[in-house]
Amino acid sequence: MKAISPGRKVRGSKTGKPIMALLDLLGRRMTLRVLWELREGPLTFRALQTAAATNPSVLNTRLAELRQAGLVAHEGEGYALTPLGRELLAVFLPLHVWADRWADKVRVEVRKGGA
Amino acid sequence: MKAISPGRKVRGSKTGKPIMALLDLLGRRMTLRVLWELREGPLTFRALQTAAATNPSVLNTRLAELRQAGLVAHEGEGYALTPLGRELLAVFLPLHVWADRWADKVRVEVRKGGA
DNA sequence: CTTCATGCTATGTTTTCCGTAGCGTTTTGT
DNA sequence: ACAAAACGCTACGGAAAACATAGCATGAAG
Repeated sequence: MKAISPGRKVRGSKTGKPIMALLDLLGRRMTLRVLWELREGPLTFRALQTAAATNPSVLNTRLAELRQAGLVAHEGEGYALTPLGRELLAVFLPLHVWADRWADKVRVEVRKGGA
Repeated sequence: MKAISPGRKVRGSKTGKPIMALLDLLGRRMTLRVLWELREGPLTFRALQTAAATNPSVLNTRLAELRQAGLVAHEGEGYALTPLGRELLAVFLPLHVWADRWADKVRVEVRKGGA
């Protein structure tokens, strides 16, 4: 397993700068989604699989990466965000609201330009 | 080309909820990176390719998606964030700072637990 | 009219992801 | 006690995405 952590070589960047490592991690399928699905509390492996609508192999890969990155941990109640993970997610929470406004905007744009 | 826009079917979610469409879009390789590289101003296709350390085919795919999503536009000076794109990026700007703190934290965690 | 930069396509290889089946273990129910 | 269910997770084959490189068409500049 190629661990993702700051300072290590990263897809698309040899510098290993933290921001690049982070963008690399977050740019993998289901990473953002998993963090998102954990926003309200811990989930079991299988619940997470259902919530994120993915398969065990990808999920397991992502969880391994997220655990190594210190963003997710596996305790008694299942998988949960670490304090660090909660910090990161906090940055994304505004996205929920923004996404709805985006939806309206883009619909409008499409109508203006489209058929 | 499978356009990404809110309300459409999305990888990993049939609901088409805006947030899911957004997470899908952002969870593709180089999407976040491209937005990030455009944070300081417009770049030409080739400059962007260099900055993001990617290849023309992926870059072109991402740019098409980002344009359809109304986040990036192609004008005289090259590719640039739209107002909407700048809004979205604004959400991510704190990541830069956060990533550095993350780097320190994770290094410490690794040292504590590791060899 | 050559040279250069631009935006982009084409092609083949490698990597990643997907979908399903299933294993070993622990909990739950009877 | 024992079957049934849920748990975390692995294996594997096929599909899709990404990577790397080459090259083309256009337009501006020398």
